[in-house]
Amino acid sequence: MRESTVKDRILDTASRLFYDQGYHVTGINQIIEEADIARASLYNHFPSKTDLLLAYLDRTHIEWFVALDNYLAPFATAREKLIALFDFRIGRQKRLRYKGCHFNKITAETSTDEEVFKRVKMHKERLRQYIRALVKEAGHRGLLEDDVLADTFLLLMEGGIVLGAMFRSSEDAEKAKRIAESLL
Amino acid sequence: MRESTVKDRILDTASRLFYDQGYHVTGINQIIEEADIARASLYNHFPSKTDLLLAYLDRTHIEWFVALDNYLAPFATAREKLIALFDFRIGRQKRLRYKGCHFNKITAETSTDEEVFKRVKMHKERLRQYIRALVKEAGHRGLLEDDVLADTFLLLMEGGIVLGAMFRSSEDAEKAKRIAESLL
DNA sequence: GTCTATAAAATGATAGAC
DNA sequence: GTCTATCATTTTATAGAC
Repeated sequence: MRESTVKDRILDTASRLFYDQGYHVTGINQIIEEADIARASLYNHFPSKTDLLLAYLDRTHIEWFVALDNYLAPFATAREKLIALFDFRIGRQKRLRYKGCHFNKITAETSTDEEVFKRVKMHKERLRQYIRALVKEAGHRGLLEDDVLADTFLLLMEGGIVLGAMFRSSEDAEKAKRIAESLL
Repeated sequence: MRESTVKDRILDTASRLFYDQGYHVTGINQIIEEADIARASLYNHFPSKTDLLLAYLDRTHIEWFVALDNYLAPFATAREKLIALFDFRIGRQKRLRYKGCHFNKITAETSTDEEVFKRVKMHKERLRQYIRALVKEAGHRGLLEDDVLADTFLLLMEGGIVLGAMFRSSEDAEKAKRIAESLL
């Protein structure tokens, strides 16, 4: 535990700044200053700023689904879990001050790095499958086919988060939730 | 016409780079080089890089709705226009190589500038009202209330575009269109 | 492994000639 | 209004002492 605290402090600080301010606008200088570590310590643990970015994305992906599993655990049925998934994202949206999805943010900032894209796709594809499994298990009014309904939920959800970032409000995500309920 | 070509070339080049690469990653140096103008000419027309960004957003907003009006003009009914609105965005998405919404991109890169936020909100709010007016005029199956249906369309649309940027595909926007059709 | 000091390049912006 | 030359900072990254 003790010996890894420097590396952790670097990644914690970088993650916070990458998300709050943006990746390109965050300089190595600010990271080492706020993490209170030496310049060369950063490069000892992370060969380049890009490596630090990839580590941030990897950890965010893992933590995201762990947090989701924990959040959904108390709910008994797949139907309840599906609605709770909207609440999960609305809660995060508020806590993170409407800055939106980590993976959307980095996509919007990055044009060429395939390693970044790979991680973004993996994250969203896993969410898509997660929703599909829940819809399949839930059963519903049959208004739409299973996979179409799952896609609808994903579209509504992502739309709600991205509009939330632009309006700095959860209104659209709350609407998305209500619409999802009415389709289930 | 002639005397404004320098200013136009600056804004054209900056717009292209801001969108393709990102705002913060695009330097003044690259803009003046690719626009083939002198450093001080840029600062003569635009007092700062931020002013150039705001000019880019203002022009994009105007051009966006002009292009939309032109695209929808041939369609007779509000119902057709609503579906065509999805096609409009899908067409742009493909032409712009799946880089997503200009206003989402700058939101994801900007954390503090209120002048930027103001323009983003204005753009999306106008789209929201645009859709509402069409839904009101279209009439529909009554599955959802008018404004709820309009919000659903906006959510589906934005979800489709943002997923399109992350997967570099129009699949999700196409799905959004089909779902919208089934709700109309 | 962590540190200080420094390098080489790029950043946004300005001065002053024409 | 456009130009060249230059400014002070800041950028990512490395060298070498401890």
